[in-house]
Amino acid sequence: MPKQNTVFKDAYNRCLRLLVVGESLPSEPELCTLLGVSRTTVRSILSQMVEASLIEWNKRSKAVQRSPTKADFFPEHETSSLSEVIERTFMKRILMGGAEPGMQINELELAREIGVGTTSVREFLIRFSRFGLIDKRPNSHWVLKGFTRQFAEELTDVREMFELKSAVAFAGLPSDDAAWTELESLRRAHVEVLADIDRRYLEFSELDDRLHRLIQQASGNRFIIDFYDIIAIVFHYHYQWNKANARERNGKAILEHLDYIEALKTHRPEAVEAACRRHLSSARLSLMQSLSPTAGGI
Amino acid sequence: MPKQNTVFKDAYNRCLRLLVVGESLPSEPELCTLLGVSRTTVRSILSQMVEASLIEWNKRSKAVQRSPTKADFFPEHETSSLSEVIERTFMKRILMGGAEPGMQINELELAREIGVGTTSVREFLIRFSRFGLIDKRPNSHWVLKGFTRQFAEELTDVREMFELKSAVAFAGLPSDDAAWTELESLRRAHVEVLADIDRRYLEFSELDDRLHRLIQQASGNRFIIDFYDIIAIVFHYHYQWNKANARERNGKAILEHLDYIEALKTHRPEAVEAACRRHLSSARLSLMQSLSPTAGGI
DNA sequence: ATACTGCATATTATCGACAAAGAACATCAA
DNA sequence: TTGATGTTCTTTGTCGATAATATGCAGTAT
Repeated sequence: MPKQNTVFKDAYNRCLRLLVVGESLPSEPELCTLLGVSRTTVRSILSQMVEASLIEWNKRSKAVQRSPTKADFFPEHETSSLSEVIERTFMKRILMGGAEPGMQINELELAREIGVGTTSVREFLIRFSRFGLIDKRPNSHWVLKGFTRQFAEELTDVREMFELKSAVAFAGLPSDDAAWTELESLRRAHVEVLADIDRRYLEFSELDDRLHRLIQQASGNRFIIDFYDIIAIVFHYHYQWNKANARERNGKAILEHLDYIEALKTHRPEAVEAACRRHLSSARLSLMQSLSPTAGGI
Repeated sequence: MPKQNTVFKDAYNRCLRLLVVGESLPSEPELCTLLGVSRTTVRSILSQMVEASLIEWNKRSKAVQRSPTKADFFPEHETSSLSEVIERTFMKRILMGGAEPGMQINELELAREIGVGTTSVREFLIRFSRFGLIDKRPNSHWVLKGFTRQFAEELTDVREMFELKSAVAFAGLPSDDAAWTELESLRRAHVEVLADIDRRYLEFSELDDRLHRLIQQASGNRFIIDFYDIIAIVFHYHYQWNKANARERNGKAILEHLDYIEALKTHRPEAVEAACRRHLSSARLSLMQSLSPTAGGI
């Protein structure tokens, strides 16, 4: 099958949530912006909804006939794009399965294992190679460098360099910059989660991602901003499968974030730098501790 | 044609230079390491050389019959891999041709223009995207961000951060590290070129690449080392088509390099930092001046 | 025993093909 | 006249196929 229609299915599911019995759906172009897809896809969705007797569609009128039931939704796993599937499978293998440094990676084998064509796997590996975890031997296999302590150190070294620069730049933003309001709403979100930390500690990952991205943004430097993708993916998958002490770790980190945010608000470079250093070295320590003490792989 | 046999042709050409009439070529495995290809390719080469009456081949004996003539070589342009061809064509387009920021890039069109399949172009664009000059809109085109002053500034900002760190690390290398001997031989090469600068100023690019790579290496950080690829490709293509004041610029840069090298040899961080800063800000200035003063494109 | 050759097999790089998704243009309704 | 719809065309994402290249194994010469 030349192309999975995951864009269609995902948009269809999201469109189901817009249905309100008695009302009519908006115009096609409006649905396009709402769902973030092209008109072609919107029209496929509408046709499908007619088939399912969810709406009656006649030119401009798209009258909703009934509320969607659970059965109307496409199963979740059919809505993620091929590259997402490949990424998940691959990360699982190299972060969990015994993936020793030096191991060879075989495009064909990987493709067969995941059940996709080689092209998709190849493209994924090329994209993934910028994360510094694999190396290509042209005309031959890929070599896994492994998620080692060494890797974590190199990663966090650069991270600290970049984030210090970004944080200082952030502190220097004019007071009317939109980033400040975003920072304030993030601060509130932190406080909310902290108030119910025992039950909501898992929400920290998302806060972490949002805060750090917001800060990198202030650097105005695409290389710094892009580098954060590496941090994000590593932390995302690593902590997804490594939840030891998560409650404690996240609670501590939220407090550090709040300090960090306060420091930013002072606009004082020295204060920002100090708070930034504190948080980052604490993050580094957690990461290091979660890696097996001496061995290479995770 | 599923695969260009450029590996074969390139290795064949290089193998031609190993022929000495009267002698025998080494064993197959030895040729493999010598040429950097697999035994299969080596054996294809040997067969071809038999066809061309260049050698007589019988098991272990590969007696050279005659010296190769110009006509024995494959034309140079058939020896570069597809991705090299695509890279050159593409860089030419975006660094020379009127490539305004915001322009759309079309895989199919690019593929037709270069005369290759879409897959190769796609893979190239994915690999190239890490250089921060293009952005992908999934399910749609790529967007050219353009080789603008803004880009050059972001690039050199990170470069300076990284190289300062690397240079200081270099200064701290133990005296018996192999890097010091490499540095000394590089120094001599600089002096040699400088002595005949009027005729050899074009050799500076290679010296520049070698020196900076050697220094980044000392950081021991894959992200820093990999980042230099971006610098290298940008400088390589940019100055290849922009030779204004090259003699003067390169002469000056060689002197700065010599200072820089001396500073490294002192092992004193402050001296290194000062020389590094001097050279990098001078390099930044040259790059900026070679870009059109205000406009976006090159 | 070691290292090379001969042969068979596996993997990569590249292409063309095709459904899904996007984009362009003509037509039509308010 | 503006904006939505109907229609058509183009491009992307993915696959399978195939030559080029690499790799593994068995036999053979030193």
